Amino acid sequence: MISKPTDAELEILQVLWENGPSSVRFVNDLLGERKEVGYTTTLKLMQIMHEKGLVVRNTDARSHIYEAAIERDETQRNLLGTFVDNVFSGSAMDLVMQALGNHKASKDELDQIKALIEKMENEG
Amino acid sequence: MISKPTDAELEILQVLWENGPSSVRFVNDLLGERKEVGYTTTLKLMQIMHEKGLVVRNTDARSHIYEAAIERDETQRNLLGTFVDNVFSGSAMDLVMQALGNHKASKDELDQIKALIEKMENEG
DNA sequence: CACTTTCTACGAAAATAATCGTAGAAAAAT
DNA sequence: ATTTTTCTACGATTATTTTCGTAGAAAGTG
Repeated sequence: MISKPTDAELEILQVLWENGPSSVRFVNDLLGERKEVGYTTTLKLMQIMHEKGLVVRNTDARSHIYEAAIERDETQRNLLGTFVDNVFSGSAMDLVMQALGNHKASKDELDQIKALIEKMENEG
Repeated sequence: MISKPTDAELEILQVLWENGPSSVRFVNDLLGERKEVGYTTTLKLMQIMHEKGLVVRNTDARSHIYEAAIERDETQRNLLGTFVDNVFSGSAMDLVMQALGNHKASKDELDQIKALIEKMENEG
């Protein structure tokens, strides 16, 4: 069983998911745009993630290339599950209502949701 | 500014939100139904939460009575915000779609959501 | 009145997460 | 060829969160 990524690990995973296989340098530069992070901090984190099996890496070149080893969707689903449990006492609907009510959604977004709801109604 | 509750603190807050003002004993008993927790562990946590301002307490009786000092809705909203940022790169709609798609919703729940969407469409 | 249980307070330890410094090898630059 | 930059590895430190042990006061019990 693969352990859940921590917050810092998640930031790195986001970069890998969005940019594909990347070097530590590349990841660190991207993170650095939003906040100060030491290079070795990022390196260490990515090494730990490798030990945990959260990423795989290619060590052929001197600069190792890391790649996410877990899927974005599935990870989001897992984290969402425990989040709903912790914060919304397990009620996914409470969360949806809160997220919707909280958010200024565009017409397109609302249409998307309506389409999904209709699909669910027809199936279920 | 009141700090964000940690996971363990959140578990305690859930109890307080759902049951109203409670003693440490009561909270600990409830938590104990789901997992082993030492009494002094819960006590210490609640004392810390008091220092942080997450709860208020009445110390008239020997057994102190604790009460949530932050609102459930607002807390959920705050936590949801950072969660969306961390896990869904800030896209609340991605989260909603994921949560909806993931969950077997009843007709009532779907109706509720549709009503909310229509309300949003009319207002926005 | 002894004896046991139930509290709080407090400090410290254990567990987890995040940050960083240094060393040494490899590559690049001058 | 020497110097500078760029990398990995590794250990140590710091910060945060969680857990627990002990002491002593208060309340309950026989």
